Amino acid sequence: MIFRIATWNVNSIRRRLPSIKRLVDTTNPDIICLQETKVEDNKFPTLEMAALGYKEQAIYGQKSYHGVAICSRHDLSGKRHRDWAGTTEARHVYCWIHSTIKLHNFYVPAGGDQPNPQKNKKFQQKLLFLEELTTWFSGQTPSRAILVGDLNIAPLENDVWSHHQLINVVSHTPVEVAALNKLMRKGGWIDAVRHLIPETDKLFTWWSYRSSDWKASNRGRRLDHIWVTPDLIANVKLAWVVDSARGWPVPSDHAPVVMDIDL
DNA sequence: ATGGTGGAAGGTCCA
Repeated sequence: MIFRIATWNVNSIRRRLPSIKRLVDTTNPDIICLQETKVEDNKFPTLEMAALGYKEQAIYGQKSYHGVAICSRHDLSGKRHRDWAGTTEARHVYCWIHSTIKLHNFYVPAGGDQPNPQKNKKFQQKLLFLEELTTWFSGQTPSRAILVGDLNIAPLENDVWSHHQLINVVSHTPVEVAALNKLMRKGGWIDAVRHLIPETDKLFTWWSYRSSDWKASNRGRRLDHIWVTPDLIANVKLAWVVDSARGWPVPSDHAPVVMDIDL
C-alpha cells in the first residue's frame, strides 16, 4: 500500500488553512507533517484538519513561535513530544503509524545570523540540538522509521542557489552541514529525497519573502527533508517539491515536500 | 553594510 507523506513549514497553520486545503485537493497526502504552526494546542484547528480528512493528530505547539503537528488519515499511536537543547520550544513530535512505522517530525532551530557559536547563542543552540539528536538516535536501532521536517540546513552544493555565496551563511556553513551529516550517519538515516533526485539537480524547498520575485531570482535553499531508515529505502517510490505552492495566494516561504512510500 | 517581507503580536521578536 502506497503511503503519501508531506512535510511543510506553513509559517502559521491558521494563516495557511486555505493553502493546506489546496495541497490536499491537488496532492492528497495520507499524512501531513507541519512545522511553525505557531499556535497553542487548545487553539489548534483540530476540526478544520479533521474536515479535510485528517482526524488523527499529534500536535505540540505554543503561542506565536515554533510548533509541530502530524495530521493523518491513518491510525496514529504512541504520540509523544520531546524538548531539546535545554529549551521548551515546541520543535519535535513523534508517533507510530499503524503501530508499525515510527514517524518523527522536527523543526530544527534556524540559528540566527552569525555562524559563530561563541558569539551567537542561537547558532550554539542549533548545533547543540543536532548533537543531542545524534546521541539520542545513536542509542536506537535504526529500523522502520521516517524522519521529516524543516531541518534548516541545506547540506549539498545543489541544495542552495550558490554554494560559493552561501558558504558562510547560516543554513549552509560547513560546521552545520558536518553536524547534519553526522546525525544521518550515526542515526542510521538516508536522505530519501536525494536518493530519488540526483545530487546534480538543483533542488529547493524555501525561497525568502525578502525578494520581489522569488521565481525569477530563484535564490532558494533545500531546508526541508524526508529521511528513512535503510530497511525502508527500497520502498521509497517518488519524491518531489510542490514548488508551485510558493506562488499560491498568501504563501508560506517554504514549499511542501512530498514522498510516496510502499508500506 | 544594509535592507528587503511576513507572522504573531499589538511592541518587538523571529524567520
